Amino acid sequence: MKIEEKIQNAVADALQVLYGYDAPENLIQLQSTRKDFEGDFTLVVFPLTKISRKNPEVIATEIGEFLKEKLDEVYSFNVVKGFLNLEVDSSYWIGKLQDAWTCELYGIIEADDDAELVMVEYSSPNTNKPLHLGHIRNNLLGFSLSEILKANGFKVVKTNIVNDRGIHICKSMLSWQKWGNRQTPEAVGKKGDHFVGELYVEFNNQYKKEIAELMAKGFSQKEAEEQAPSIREARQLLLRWEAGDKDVVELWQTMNNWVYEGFDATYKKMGVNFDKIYYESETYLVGKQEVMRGVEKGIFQQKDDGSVWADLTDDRLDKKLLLRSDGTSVYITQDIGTAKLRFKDFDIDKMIYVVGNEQNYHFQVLAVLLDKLGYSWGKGLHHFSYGMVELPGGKMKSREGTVVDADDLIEEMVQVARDMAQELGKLDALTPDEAERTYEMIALGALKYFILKVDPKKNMLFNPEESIDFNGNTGPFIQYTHARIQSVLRKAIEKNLSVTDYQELFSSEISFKEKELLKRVAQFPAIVKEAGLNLSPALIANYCYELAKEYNQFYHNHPILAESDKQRRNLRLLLSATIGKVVKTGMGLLGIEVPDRM
RNA sequence: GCCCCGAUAGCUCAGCUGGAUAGAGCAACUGCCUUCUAAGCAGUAGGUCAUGGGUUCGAAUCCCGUUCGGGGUACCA
Repeated sequence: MKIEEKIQNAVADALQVLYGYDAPENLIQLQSTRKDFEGDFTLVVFPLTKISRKNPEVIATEIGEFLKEKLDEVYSFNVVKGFLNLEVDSSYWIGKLQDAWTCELYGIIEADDDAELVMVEYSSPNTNKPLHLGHIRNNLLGFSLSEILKANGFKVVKTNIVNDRGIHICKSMLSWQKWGNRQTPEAVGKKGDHFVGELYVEFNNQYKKEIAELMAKGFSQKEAEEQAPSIREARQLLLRWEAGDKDVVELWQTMNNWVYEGFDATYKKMGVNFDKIYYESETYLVGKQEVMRGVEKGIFQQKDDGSVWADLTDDRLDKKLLLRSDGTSVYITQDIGTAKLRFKDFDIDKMIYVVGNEQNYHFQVLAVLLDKLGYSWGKGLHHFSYGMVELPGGKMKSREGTVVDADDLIEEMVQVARDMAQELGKLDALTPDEAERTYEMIALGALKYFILKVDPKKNMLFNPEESIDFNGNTGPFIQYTHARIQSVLRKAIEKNLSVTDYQELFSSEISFKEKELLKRVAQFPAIVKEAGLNLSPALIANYCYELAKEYNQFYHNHPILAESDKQRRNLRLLLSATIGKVVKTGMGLLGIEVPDRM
């Protein structure tokens, strides 16, 4: 039984014995003691004043005496105002350290055969432009979330839905035909996704020009947007694509493959991956069928012009279009089809969509629609709604060229890491390949930590000038701490020091900071659990930072290898090794690697 | 208009289901490398937790109003 539960039970006994009162659980408020007070756990006694009719100090003292008497672990107590601070014997915490060190996968629960299966959808790019900072947040959150769920004993299937068809793709295709000189990415030496992205931008430039020309001739803006030749041609392409025109489909495949090659390179660099990829081109027809089935069942309505609608006003939502009057599908049609396929392919217990909060309404609607279509899992889908990444100038807009490109950003950060490491001269002993590998690790550590440490639900600001930092509350700070620990451990091995007898450690004298660290290590499994329940990588990130920070404080004024007292030295070694392990595991849950030297 | 979300130090962010004197980092200033990695450590300064009320023994946290900001409300995705 966990010590917290033990204390709680004992407090319940105390209330029974001392005041003859059966306390409901929520009246016993046990929390960990704030740093500025003596103790490990604190019982808030204010709520108990009503039942005993004594003043808080008296109650606290009486309960304190009771607990000290009854629980071996409770070593002493003190009372400050209405707070009963309990001090737990340090051997208890040292035992926890031993558990953490000897446990193969500390803090991790592995999935067993009847573990629930969670599918996590993330990334979900369009194939007409390269990935940008917004996708980075999405990818990092999706990947980390998956790791955290796995660590909580779930089976996880990571999935991606690629929006590979539609008018936007046709725009790029048309652009390639008309203004792209029929080049290839290889020929011009560009990454495929960037190559196609530029074609898309070119389309928009031409389109804008045409609109301006038409408006100069007296068309209204709306008419001009409708009538511009290039948009009409793009629509033609879409019709031909849907009709299965061989040339169009071939071009579409070729261009998408260019993009996929580019995406794969970016995914690889970011260290994210998928177990199963769905393509909209393979799911949208299923969606259409489902919608038509809904019409037959009478849950959706088809208007005279052929368009299909769902009336969701009873669910406090609006009327929603499901199929256009020309019979083509919209965004949500595709999501219906994809959902159906997924549940056919996998035995999904829980579906999580990692998609920005601008689509909150969309997912509310999707849940209701799936439910109406008769899928029991529809209402249970979870939209993991994360905030936007803003730039100092405001929101990123692809059309206005204010996006931060994913590849560029990563490359820039690697360069900063490289410059810094070379200036510090720390990696000179490594081979060029190893050094380069480390620069990347640090750069990505900085980027990933920067993004994952903030509460996913909130919008966040990324300032390219200032956000690239490697000092303070950053990924590299934590990575550095790990490298530092490994350095100590390497030296310990050189000196032939190792911890074999755990028993002798239990009587070690420990400092305040050491105890803080022991408690912090003992906390890790609970943090992983909480991160899983709250779906929050930020909790892991903040924990890792606190742990690293406290280790550095410890490191600064506690000799480890040079400690003359053998017991103390061994305890510090074990503490260091364990913290190194926890940091590595924790950062691993964020998808961040930690180097052994930096 | 209607619906959702947010506001904590100059800046970026923590602050768990209400608990003790609201915390970090960056930026500014000051110390610490002959000692296990200074991408570090220690210190100074910086706050009317947007604002007005309410609930409570106790509110940054819960409820209501106001102001400001963001998003949604498409035959775009």
